[in-house]
Amino acid sequence: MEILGILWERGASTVREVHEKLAETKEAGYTTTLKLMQIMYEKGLLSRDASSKTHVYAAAVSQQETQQQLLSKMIDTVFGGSATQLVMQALGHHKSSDEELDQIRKYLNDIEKQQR
Amino acid sequence: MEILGILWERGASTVREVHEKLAETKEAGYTTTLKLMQIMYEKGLLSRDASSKTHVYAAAVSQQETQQQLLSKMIDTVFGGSATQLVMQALGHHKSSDEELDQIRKYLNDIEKQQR
DNA sequence: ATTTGTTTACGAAGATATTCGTAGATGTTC
DNA sequence: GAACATCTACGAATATCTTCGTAAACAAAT
Repeated sequence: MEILGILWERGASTVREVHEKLAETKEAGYTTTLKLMQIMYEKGLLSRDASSKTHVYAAAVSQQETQQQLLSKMIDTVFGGSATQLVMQALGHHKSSDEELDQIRKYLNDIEKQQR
Repeated sequence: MEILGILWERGASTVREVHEKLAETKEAGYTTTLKLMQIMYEKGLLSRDASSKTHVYAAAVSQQETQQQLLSKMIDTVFGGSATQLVMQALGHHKSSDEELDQIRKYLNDIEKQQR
């Protein structure tokens, strides 16, 4: 997930670039990162351009869809299927700024409108 | 997680009871459920009363705390640290009733008040 | 008390995840 | 082009997960 996050943020990148970024928070050898990205490529999570010697990798799954999938799974397994429960839990324990709260309010209104 | 969910809902239960419940959605042998619960016990996720032959297990971690931990991890790894992002994503793709939306609005107001 | 059924304990087989060393290929520099 | 650095590919070691089969312990029923 962290690798995907880096690629979503940076766009297409080399193993070296991803590894450097990763090394800021994680402790891992270069070949470990390489192997991981190769496996992710085999699994279809990443795409790569191997035209030059140094391969360039990119995320092959969209951020939205991936977040959605993991979220759905978590709602089902951890929150007994209630998205509302998850939302309130998230709001309760991770402080958001007033701006963010407003942003969410706006979003709520949009949803309600759309549902009609 | 499903086992924990069942124990949170039912309260202390035997392996047999958990297994029956689990079997409604999952395909698994009885000893598989047993082993899993034993491992979870070893890891401190469950407690058990072994005074009678048929052991009685209970969740040893609270629902709140567990949900919180998993949520925090997901916010960090999947949503780049933004709880707001997760909330909006959850609201967008998992339809909630108007009542639930209102409930969330109320909750938002409470939070804002509390922050002052 | 012997049979029958339920439960736990043990261990093992296979699958997957995690990490990295080494070798060979490919560039780069002097 | 020889020496050096970088990158990929391969494979292997270890750990962890996942699933059960089997045996022993125990209880209930005949």
